[in-house]
Amino acid sequence: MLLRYTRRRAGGSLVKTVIGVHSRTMARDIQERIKKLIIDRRLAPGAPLPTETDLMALLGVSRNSVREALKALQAMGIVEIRHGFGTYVGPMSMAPMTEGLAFRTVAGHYRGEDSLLQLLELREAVETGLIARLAGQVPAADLAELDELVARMAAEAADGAVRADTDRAFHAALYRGLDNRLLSEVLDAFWEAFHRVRTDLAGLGADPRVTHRQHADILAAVRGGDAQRAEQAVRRHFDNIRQRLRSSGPK
Amino acid sequence: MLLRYTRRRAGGSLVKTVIGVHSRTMARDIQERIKKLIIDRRLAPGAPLPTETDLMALLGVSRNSVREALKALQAMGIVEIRHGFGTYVGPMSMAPMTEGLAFRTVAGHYRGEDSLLQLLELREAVETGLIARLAGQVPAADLAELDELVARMAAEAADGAVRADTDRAFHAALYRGLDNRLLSEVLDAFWEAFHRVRTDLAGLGADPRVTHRQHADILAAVRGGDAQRAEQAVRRHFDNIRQRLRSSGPK
DNA sequence: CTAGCTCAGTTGGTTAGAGCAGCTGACTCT
DNA sequence: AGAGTCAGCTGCTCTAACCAACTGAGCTAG
Repeated sequence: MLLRYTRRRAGGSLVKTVIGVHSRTMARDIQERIKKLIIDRRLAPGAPLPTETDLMALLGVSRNSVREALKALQAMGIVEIRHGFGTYVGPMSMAPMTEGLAFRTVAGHYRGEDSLLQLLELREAVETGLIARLAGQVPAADLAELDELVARMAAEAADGAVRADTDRAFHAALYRGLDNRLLSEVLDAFWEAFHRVRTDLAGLGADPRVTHRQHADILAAVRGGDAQRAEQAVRRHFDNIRQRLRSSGPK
Repeated sequence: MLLRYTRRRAGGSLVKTVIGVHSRTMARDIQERIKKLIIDRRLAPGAPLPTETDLMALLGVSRNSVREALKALQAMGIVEIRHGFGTYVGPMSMAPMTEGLAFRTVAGHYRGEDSLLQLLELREAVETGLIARLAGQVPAADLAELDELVARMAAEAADGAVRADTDRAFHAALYRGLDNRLLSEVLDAFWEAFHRVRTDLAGLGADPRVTHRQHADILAAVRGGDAQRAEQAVRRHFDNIRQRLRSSGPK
């Protein structure tokens, strides 16, 4: 693959040059080969991978190259490395996405973008879009769990602040009804990225009683099968968070 | 952080051991420090980072460790490395997520899971959830672009097959109206992951005329401001893809 | 017999130094 | 001026050695 670009000479004239984009780097190749190995051998998450020494022999490259490839795969959650123990197929969770999103948001924030708000609005767009289909469709078991979580919020609100875990569990339990594990993981990743960045940058601080009441509203609407009311309740919830974000403000 | 687990002794009795989960690895530390460097210096995507040699001196670690950290950051899209030129702040796009999702899906598929279907249903859930809010709200400029894309689909359908790019551009232009760059990127990442895995595993093959007509339906409904019809049109579109998936089948 | 310790062996982590490979910018030649 | 050359950056790969974490089996004391 070739790429064309111009550069300025000393005289001031422009010259076109063709440069290779290559990227045909060893570590990159090795990554692909290890991925292929996982697929070809049908290795499940948790299954052991060859040792670094074995991989050197198997792939015919040096230890450094093997390690660089493994580090990259580790960053993607594809492998898991345990010192003194071995290398294993990773959990393939959405954790790396959370990581990437969080960093992107923090970096953007410090450069003056409203990236945190954008992340919140991503969540709002997706969750309000999904809630309507959930109204009246939530399994009884999940409703019971949601009841318990709302009760816990009430108790925690009385103590001063709703725990982050409780909020997270509520959102997780709510969308579990859509019966798509991948979707649940993605939503949870969004939640965690937002939460991490928010506590890092803006400090927390919503009125816990408002938080409790809004979750109770969402649950009631969903249980009642009223799609429109459910959507409004979710939107109000996000409005509340947004307002808190704006007031604690661009710092 | 400590983790407890059991192991079986030769004699058959069980022993509890406490092992450190550590992960207090050098490369991991360095990753954090480089991230911090990007944030502290407010470096924008494309900005140059210190050379490997500079980083060695700056962080007081060996070259290998610096490189392993950079490889990991590269895998997350946080830095971009160009051989013989330098290291730069990466685009922070959703490309790594696409990569991870695609691999996860392929690996799951070969292990007998219906991961590709799950990915499709993730897209379906999110897109059908969003489309209602779009009905009647798409800017005129986007509508014009969508018209052109549908026309192009018609032309391509006559030639035998709708190009993947065209389909992708349609979905991108459609949700652009939600005015959230992050959301657009996420949806595009889902699209690309699905498309990559699908062509790899199942081969393509939808009836191009059906594809064209369904996109035209979606556009018409959105233009007409009919939220319910728009949602149905999107759902039908995904139903079609799902059917094709099932027929080309679990192989 | 059991609980607990020790230690050799395996596996990943880190460092160092050398040489290879790609790109730039200035210099030189025509 | 335009085109080719090359010194000097930058990242890439390899080798070799040693450090650090964990396992499993054997040993010791009770």
